[in-house]
Amino acid sequence: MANIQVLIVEDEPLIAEDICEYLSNVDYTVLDIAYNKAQALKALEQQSPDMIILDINLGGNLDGIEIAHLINQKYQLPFIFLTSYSHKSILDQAKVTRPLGYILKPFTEKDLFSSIEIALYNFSQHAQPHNLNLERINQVLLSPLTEKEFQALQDIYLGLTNKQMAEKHFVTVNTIKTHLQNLYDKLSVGSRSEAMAKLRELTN
Amino acid sequence: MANIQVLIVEDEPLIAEDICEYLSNVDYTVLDIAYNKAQALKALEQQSPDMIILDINLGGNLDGIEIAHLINQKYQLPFIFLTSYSHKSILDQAKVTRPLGYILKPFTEKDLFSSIEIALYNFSQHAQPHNLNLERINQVLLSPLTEKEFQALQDIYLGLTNKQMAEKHFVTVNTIKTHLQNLYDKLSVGSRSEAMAKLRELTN
DNA sequence: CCCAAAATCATCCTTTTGGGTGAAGGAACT
DNA sequence: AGTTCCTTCACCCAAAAGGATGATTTTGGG
Repeated sequence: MANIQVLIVEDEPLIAEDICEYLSNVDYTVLDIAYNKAQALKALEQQSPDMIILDINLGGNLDGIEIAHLINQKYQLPFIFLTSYSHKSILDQAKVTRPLGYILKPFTEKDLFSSIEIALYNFSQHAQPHNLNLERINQVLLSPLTEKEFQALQDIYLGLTNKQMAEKHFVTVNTIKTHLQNLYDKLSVGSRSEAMAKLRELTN
Repeated sequence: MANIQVLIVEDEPLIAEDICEYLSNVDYTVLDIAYNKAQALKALEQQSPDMIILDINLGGNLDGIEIAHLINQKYQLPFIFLTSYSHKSILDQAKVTRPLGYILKPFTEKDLFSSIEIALYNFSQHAQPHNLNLERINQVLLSPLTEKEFQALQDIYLGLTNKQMAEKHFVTVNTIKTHLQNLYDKLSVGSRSEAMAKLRELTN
């Protein structure tokens, strides 16, 4: 299983400890434990987990669901919910984040292990949902996109700001702006939104 | 939940009964119960279940995994495993069938319900492409979009600027901005691009 | 080695967006 | 008649994005 790095987001230290121990027993590495939303965001930003185990209820709010949305928007990492909630209304909010698993407390080590294994496998299989395909797009354009321009296109597709893109790729905002200018030229558009509209036009 | 028709494949009658009762409690319809591989194949052929709950171990073999492969090849229906097996070797065989869930016995009604809900949602998301539909979006939002807000969403989807939107609808840019603010609030986003990313997340 | 393309970054400036607040008119419902 | 929601619009400010130009460095061929 190639030493999977797991981030645990769980506000109850005892349960977090349990999860930690379970994961260690089956050869996963626990990268970090976040006890609240802020810590989770920081860990996501600074560490690079391979997957996240998310408690929905963090200190009384449904912060876990918000974190899940953020993961989808910004990191596209697999995560599974691990929670004591099971009411339909919460489940409905949770499912739209498309978790790869949903484990209810109390749970066993085996519950956790099998859910993670299934989740990781499904994720790896579904790992090419980069609906965006450089070759496909370039076929249609007079002047082909470079790698960085395509990267920029993917990032605006994800809804990132220039600053976020810059941080993600360890370059300055100026560089991103240059790539975007070139991208806009090649797509004959003048803004992010136009670019996305054009993208739909070209690929569908 | 639109009366989902479930096929149960489980060789132990007592457990099958349990599942049956659980499902009825939460308004699913049990189409049929298959007690072995042959019955399962027949049921798949003749009935049209919306999803299948699969025991891996049927009368001593791993027939459940074979059935899963068949479902993928022939029917492309969502299924979840419900089993007492959890050894890695079996899990490895099971995961390659890409189940939408993997529940270990013993399980509770809530375990079953939440797994099915997640499974069906994830499956529905991968099935049909999307069209911009107000009702569909509102189902997912805490606070529903008004007509104008939805209109604004459609316009940014088309790549229009605020000015273009204002001209199109014969109002001032200020009005458009107000609608956009409200839209962003309801979608929990902070920009057009994020709104579109969220839109994909919610609908596609 | 040289060239061209690509990637990096800067500076300056303009336009567009986003965010907050407030307010007026109308429709709908009680 | 009162209340709530939606729509309309204004003003202000801050942040982000867009546009133009030029420069340096890296990279990959020929």
